[in-house]
Amino acid sequence: MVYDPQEIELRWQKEWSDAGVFEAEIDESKPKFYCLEMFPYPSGHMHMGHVRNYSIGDAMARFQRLMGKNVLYPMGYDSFGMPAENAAKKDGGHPNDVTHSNISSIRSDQERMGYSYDWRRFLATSNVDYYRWNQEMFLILNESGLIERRMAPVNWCVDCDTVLANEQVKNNRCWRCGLEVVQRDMAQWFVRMTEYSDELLDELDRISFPENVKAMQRNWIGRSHGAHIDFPVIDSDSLIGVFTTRPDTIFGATFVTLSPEHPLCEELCLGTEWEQQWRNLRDECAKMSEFERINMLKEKKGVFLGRHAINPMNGEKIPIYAGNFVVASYGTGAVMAVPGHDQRDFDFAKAYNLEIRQVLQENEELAPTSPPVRAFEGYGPMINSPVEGFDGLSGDDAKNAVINALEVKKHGYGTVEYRLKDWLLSRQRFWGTPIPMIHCKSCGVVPVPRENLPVELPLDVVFSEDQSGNPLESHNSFVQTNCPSCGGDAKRETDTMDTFYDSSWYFMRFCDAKNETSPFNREVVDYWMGDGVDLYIGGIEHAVMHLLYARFFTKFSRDAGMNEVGEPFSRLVCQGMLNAPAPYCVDCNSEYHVDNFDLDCPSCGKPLSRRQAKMSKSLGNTVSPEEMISRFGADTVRLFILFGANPEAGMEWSDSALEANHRQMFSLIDAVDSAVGLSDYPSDIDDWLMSRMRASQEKWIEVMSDVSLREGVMISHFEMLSDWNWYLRRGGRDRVTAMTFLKGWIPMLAPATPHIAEEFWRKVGHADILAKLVMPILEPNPGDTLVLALENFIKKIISSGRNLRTLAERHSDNEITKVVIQTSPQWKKDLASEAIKLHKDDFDFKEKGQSHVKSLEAFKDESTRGEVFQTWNSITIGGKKTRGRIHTWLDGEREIISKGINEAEVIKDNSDFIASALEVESVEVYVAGEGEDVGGKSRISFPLEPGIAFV
RNA sequence: GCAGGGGUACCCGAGUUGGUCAAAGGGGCCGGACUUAAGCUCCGGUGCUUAGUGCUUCAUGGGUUCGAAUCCCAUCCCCUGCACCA
Repeated sequence: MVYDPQEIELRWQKEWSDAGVFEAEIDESKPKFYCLEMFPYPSGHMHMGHVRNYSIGDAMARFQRLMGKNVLYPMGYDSFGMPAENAAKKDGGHPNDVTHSNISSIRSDQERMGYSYDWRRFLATSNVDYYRWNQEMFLILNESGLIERRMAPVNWCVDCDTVLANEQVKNNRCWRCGLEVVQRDMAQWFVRMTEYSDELLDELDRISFPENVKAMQRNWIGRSHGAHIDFPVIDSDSLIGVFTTRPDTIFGATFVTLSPEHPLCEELCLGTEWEQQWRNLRDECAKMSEFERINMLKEKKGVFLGRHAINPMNGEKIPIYAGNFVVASYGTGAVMAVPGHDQRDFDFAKAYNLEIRQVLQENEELAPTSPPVRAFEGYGPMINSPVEGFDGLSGDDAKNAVINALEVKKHGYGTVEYRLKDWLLSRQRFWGTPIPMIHCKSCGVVPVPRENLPVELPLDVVFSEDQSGNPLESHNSFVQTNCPSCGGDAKRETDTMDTFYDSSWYFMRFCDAKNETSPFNREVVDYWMGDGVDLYIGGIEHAVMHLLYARFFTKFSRDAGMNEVGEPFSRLVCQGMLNAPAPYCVDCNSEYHVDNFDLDCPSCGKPLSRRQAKMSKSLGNTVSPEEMISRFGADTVRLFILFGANPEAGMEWSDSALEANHRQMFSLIDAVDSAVGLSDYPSDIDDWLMSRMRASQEKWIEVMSDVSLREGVMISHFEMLSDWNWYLRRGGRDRVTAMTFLKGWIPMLAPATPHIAEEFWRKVGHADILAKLVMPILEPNPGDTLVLALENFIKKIISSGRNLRTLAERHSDNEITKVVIQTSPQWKKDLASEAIKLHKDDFDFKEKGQSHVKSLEAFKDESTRGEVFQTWNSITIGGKKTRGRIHTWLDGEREIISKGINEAEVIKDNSDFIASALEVESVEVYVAGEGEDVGGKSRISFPLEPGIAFV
């Protein structure tokens, strides 16, 4: 067969599409399987990361169809967002145009790969038929009390001219452009996601996410249990509320520290001699760069604010400081400082000469008099408590005792704090979903009534480079409207939504993508989303934000009665990184652009070596999918991607491996070619091939079900091919056997290489499309283990024979022409079957083996007694490093022995093959003792391990 | 610093409920068959040693065990995330 992947692949893609084989509808008679990939932002072309993501998903979708599942496998685009807006600005167009041309380009790339999407469910979040449901969801959120508008200091990126969410700020820099972020106070829209903090955290224990994702989410939610304690300020009505996880150290608090941004700071020191240094500290902290911050971490800095507070537990007067290490946004932005038991407070106290007091005992031996050199941060019994009833308590008892006392005195209470913040939803950008709210002078903020949705983005906006701010603000016909409640003049909200909002429920919309009356129908979503999306595949970069928002959305919509399920994704697979070689300097520990291959390090001048680095534009080590497809075809690229590494592992790009996978395609084609056109010619090896096929299929289904695609491909595209070649080599050439084998094998080729599999399927005479097939699951045959074991026996003889032959050549003066095989004598086999019988009943060979062998018939002959004993031992006990054979024989091997199968006969039946494999003219075989003991090998002969001599 | 994941032969990579493990599979390399030749395909070899034995190997050093790549302890190194979170 001539292999022209370009022709074959396009042809089958058209057939699939014409037949609509991937279109899924609800079918209660089948188990459903919802296979989903994180939908892409349409940025021009598909890159290799996409190829990997979708090749994994498509293989699983196709596999599950073969397994008879009703598979939902949709694709759409997360098409709102800044790149389109920026591109429009640059070229003076509209983001809508840019977006649509990008979508059609990436879609055609995906189609060229042959992914089996149900394209009828296509959606793009920037299309009004999607985002109008964003607005509807927003109204529902609002009605559920989960929307809030409040002033907030926001992270502002001057360059991108936008607000950034906390999680879009990395080390005080914009995640997109890297510019330093500044703070600005604005009225903002929030989604009160923190209402669900506990459920989002607790349910992590029950869902099948990778450990690192769970860890990141736990970390992000950051729940900690502790106490809120109010410290009254002396000569003031103000209270300093602090949050602590260590109320058991309350008596060790020797000062209070506020974050420099804390509103109380100014109040306390205003107009005093302390004011200026506080202002200095605050300003310094506000504009610290990432680099400075990291250095600052080492040095605790602070200023006294000139005032004191009262420790409510012991009435003690303690100074109030502002400190650079207190985080304004966590807890209350104020801490009680316990230098004896917190290292940061300890460092601070050392620097400012404050009292360090130990109120927990570290261990009994340690003399409490010696001045401490560090804080003891562990738990221990309370000591030195100035109030009765606390000394001696430790851990949770101590904490609870303090919390109880605080609650009695009404100076505090036990509480829980979270690191998770409400979701800042609003963006001052054009290319997003307009927030459906109206500002009326008399009625305030009024939601847009449902019947007036959608609030559409105007298409008559012209973008240009020098433009700043949100073009919606200056678009009069958009802004000017009437108040829905009083009818008076009003203005539309011009903020749009964070694009993470769009991707927070798209998986439910996919279930019912064409619904024109609601975001989705409940029954439809309950069917497809039952137990969540069955397999969700995407990048680790969405571990926190997207996945957390999506989990939140599913819970909120569940509570709003829209769906049953509370966790959207039951199994998450995060595909590993794609790496490719890049120039690397060992000394500087840095990677350079591929232009520097074989040059010297640009910074230190030493010769560059190379190493694998994440594929990236900046290193230039990317590989173009289009180029690879045009050279090798989609099937080869898919095979390489799936066989190169398991989905979650990192993967190295290798041109030679890709070429090798392409050659593998030729091997497969050759194999199928050799199978068609055979005639009826049954032989003994037919059974073996059938047994192998059954075993392979069983194993394949097992590993594929577990998304171990690499192992699956190894079976379907490598092992089964080797089996076929072995079959041919062993003289197999039966038409019926070959056809049965192909019928079982070809479907297994489809998940990874669907086009060539279809081609094969048609070639062996099936008129129907393979993609429609539900694969018949083969029942294992009771004789399989024996058949496989017998063939294995031959293989082992050949492999040890080959090894021995090279050794024999050194010892032989003459040309080797013959192999003499002496199989195990009957008495050894008898010992072996005896041991197998005993082993089945858990006989204790160590304890009773010796006395047992002495009772056996074979032991009676004194001349062979020693040999019998030795054989018995190697069967049952084994030597120092090897266990007795009884433990290592496989089921089939035990069967050969206990059924008394004649090894010599088996070898004789295959002697031609053995002779050719061992490159000898003839094979002589007999049971040891029944012929000449050539080379003294009869002693070595053992059940299943005959003595082999070359002469 | 904290958390998660790792370190396996020339390279990638499987194997981690202890024995069937000198360790799957692939790449590369070497050799053979086929072919006029190339390509493609097929077969074999790829730690050292040896008529089937023995030795040294799974980051390093200890330990448990009759027996460890696999279990325990310590150390070193790499990746990823969070980072003064009270």
